Amino acid sequence: MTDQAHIGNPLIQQLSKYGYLSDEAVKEIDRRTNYFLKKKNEHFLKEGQNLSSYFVIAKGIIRVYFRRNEKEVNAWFGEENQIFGSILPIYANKPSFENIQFLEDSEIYAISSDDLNELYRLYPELNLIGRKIAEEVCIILEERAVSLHTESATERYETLIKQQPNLLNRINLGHIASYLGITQETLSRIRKL
Amino acid sequence: MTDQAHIGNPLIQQLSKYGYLSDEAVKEIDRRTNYFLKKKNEHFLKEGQNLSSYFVIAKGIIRVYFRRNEKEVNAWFGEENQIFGSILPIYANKPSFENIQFLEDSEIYAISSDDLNELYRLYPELNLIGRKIAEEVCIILEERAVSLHTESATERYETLIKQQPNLLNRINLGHIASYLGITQETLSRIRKL
DNA sequence: TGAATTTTTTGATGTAGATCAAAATCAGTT
DNA sequence: AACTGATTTTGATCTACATCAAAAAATTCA
Repeated sequence: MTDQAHIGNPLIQQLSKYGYLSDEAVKEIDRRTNYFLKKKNEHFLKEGQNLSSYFVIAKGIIRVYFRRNEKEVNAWFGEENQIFGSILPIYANKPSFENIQFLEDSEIYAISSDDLNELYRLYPELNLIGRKIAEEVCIILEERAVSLHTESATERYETLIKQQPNLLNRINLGHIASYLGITQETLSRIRKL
Repeated sequence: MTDQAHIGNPLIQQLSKYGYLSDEAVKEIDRRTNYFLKKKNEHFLKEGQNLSSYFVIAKGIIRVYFRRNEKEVNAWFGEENQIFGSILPIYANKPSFENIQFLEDSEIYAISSDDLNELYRLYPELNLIGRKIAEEVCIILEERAVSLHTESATERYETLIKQQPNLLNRINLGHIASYLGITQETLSRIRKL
């Protein structure tokens, strides 16, 4: 880790949820972990870059959005103690169409794809963890697709607040409406019911 | 493989696209591969089961659907020479909410989750392949979510025929409309434009 | 504290796609 | 070829949500 002041690397904590990490692997991951302090509204990633990382938010909240017909569309929100990354750069080594922006002053711990791939080579045991993470992402994305495929706006709203109930306290309704694929006005009306 | 007549296991062909398979691993996978001949309209998997497999269609076509408000909704279609599976049973060991049905007389090669997990244990190298497959599934699911999130019915139709152009020759429009999240009537009107 | 800015709500109207009903076309079987 | 059932199209009407405009409420900050 670049800054020795940060004991207890949260990235390692998250990774070890998925499978066994040897002491050496832990040491190597820690050595390659970068710590960032970001202000509200700063970006971690902008579209077109394929600077890619897995990262964990120690404190703060992010939105991931992309541009479609001159508008920003929110793809998802990330809170503390989950592992994240932008799929296309990490999994396909292609530039991201997504942007990642902090919505509060935030602290994150990240490891770059290049370092990660090096670690997969050095510690093949990590492939199991990498597999489990990707499998979990599949489950989340499938749920999201089903929600968008079959639910009404009202149902999608209910699904969201069931999954991430504290989001409403941290993010404005415009951002949430965009995630749901509806306008701010419609969301306001849904909430009045 | 249960039936020695089937030389050149297509499951192994597909798996080896993602990474290196040792000779022993190949032999063990082959030994655990099951071959099925299925008639049109038969099911491979019904909701509630967690009989789970990765499988490859050697010949034929499938639809994967689930029930929502008394109706069947098509989640996706599978054609020859891709590797498939139902996410929830394989990745979370939970019963499927999906059904898998053959839309033509079909031949498939499958390996069960239990055998697969055993093989992950015996040949850890397989975790890399498993990781790559799950990562590819993530990319496909993310694309699908973006399409459902931001595209009009017409755009979703165009996206589908770009991705699976021969689907139109093999599957009726009712099934395609259901995949797109619109009614058959609306699809008919879109196609007249 | 109050002016400026951002966020949320309310109202009037427009539209993509749904629903219901029925006709037309196609495919399979004898 | 003709009967049967499935698939696709067409038409009339309805509805969920969008758009545009503006007011109201909340938040930020000098």
